Amino acid sequence: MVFYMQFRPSTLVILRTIVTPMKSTIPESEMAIAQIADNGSPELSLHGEILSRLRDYVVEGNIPDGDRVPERQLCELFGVSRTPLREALKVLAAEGLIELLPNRGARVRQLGKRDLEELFDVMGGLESLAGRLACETITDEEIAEIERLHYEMYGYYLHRDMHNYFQVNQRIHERIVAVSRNETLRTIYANLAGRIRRVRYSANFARKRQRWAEAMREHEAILDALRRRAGSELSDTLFQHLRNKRTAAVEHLGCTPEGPTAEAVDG
Amino acid sequence: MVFYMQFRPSTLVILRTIVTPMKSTIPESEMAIAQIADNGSPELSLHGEILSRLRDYVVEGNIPDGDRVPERQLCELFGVSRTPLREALKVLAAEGLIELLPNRGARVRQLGKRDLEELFDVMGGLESLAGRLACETITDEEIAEIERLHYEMYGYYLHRDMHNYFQVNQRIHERIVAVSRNETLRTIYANLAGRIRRVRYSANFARKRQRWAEAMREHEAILDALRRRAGSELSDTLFQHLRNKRTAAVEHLGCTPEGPTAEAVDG
DNA sequence: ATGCAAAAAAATGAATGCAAAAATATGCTT
DNA sequence: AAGCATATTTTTGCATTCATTTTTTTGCAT
Repeated sequence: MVFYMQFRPSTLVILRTIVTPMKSTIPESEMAIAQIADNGSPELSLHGEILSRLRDYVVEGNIPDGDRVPERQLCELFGVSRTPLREALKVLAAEGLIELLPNRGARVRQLGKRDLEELFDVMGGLESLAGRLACETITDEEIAEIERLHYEMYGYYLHRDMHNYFQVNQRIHERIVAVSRNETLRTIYANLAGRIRRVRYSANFARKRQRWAEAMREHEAILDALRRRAGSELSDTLFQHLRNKRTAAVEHLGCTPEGPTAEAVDG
Repeated sequence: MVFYMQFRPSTLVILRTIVTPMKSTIPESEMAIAQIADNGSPELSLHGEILSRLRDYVVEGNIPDGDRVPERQLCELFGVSRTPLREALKVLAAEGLIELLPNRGARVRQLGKRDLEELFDVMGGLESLAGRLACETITDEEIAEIERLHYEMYGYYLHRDMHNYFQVNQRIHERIVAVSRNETLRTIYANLAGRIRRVRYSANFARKRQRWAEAMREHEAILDALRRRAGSELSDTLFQHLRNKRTAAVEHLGCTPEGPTAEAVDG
């Protein structure tokens, strides 16, 4: 007996991995699968796929803050049954991206003022740690690379190119975390960064000229401490830098006040 | 209308929560649920229940390091079907307590030398952050409480009472994290603490007399900086303290070398 | 015996099914 | 018509089922 016609998802997984290299003969009825295959990483389990995709989906803001997560719809969108999707929901809840309501599914976690303050502070603590660790082992080449990024960013600052400034700024912070040579730290940092990605971005755009100049000076100090491999000084400087970012972000949030408390109270 | 006799699992959840009113540790991911459910019925989901119990089960070392997690056995042990248990497994994998092997279930994650170093450093970074934040808002009463714990611990040190010393020591560190008034930090800290709980404990028992005295002096310095609310100084001191703990722990691990690399290679 | 291949058994991953709970719609009473 | 209670639909949580993969056992040849 042959079941080739029975296009169960698990069968498709195999097809996918075989087909992926050529990437051209994917059946038209499996669009969802095609999307998955597109994502270059060779994810093995459907659970991992869905987790990754759902996380992106939420982080990118496809579901409004505080809204319920439409389980069934997402199943259709991703072309999977509820089981792997629900597994992903539990993980995202553990990550703090969504909340689970008893017998009421999940909803996108709404970040209030306090949540943001806490997140920025923890990010600050982690970058602070990263800087300290980086000073222990960073090579001249790595410092040179961060210097290059720094001056590239300075160029964008001079040209008032906010978008590219933001991009390079992010890369500098990521590099510092990377050269700390601590994978555990990197994972946790990436997780938190995901949670505040949207806010961070918009907060940056709302930056006042004043704050921008200040941030540049702070980055000078960061680079300086890094060059001298002054661990605790860099630690302090990075934390203060993030503290100031926090202030800017929370101020910006003040314009569009979205507090989770309002919803929590009515229940 | 009353359906008490209909013992479906979901009904049992309620009964169970009534029977076990004092949960030792509310899992961080369930905080929101606990809060929400608090107004009215304190009903936890089966998922949360199993997650919490399975986490404890693994942390307490009921499964040898690197061993496969026996899915079916655990289902019988906890009296649930595979669905909620598997959901818990995914979450624990995300927390880093276990690893998922494609088509081969899960196994308890084995912490090698490098993993421990990284974990201790991140713990150090988080405590360092906690100390810094604590200095911003800590009250005299809170300092007094930590002082009390400190002198209690000192007493155990003088009596060479390792067990109680360890307990109070833990509580001091937890208090510092608590008074940082950052729930996000507290959650992440608790998560990491869980991962290294066993190692940390045994490492502490293996402590050399020399290291013990050193640790006491470090704690003096910590308390001193806290009294003066010297944020960055406390930050440095706490990190160095954890760095020294790391050294002690890794040295101890050297006696019983259990590296995950050995297993990873054979596959 | 020892090593390998095939078959049986067990375990895994994911879909489906089903009862309880929530959300929504409908029908009553005032 | 407004308010409330009941019926219907939808959603949710978990158990069960099923195809696939891995592991173990069995049989066979060397």
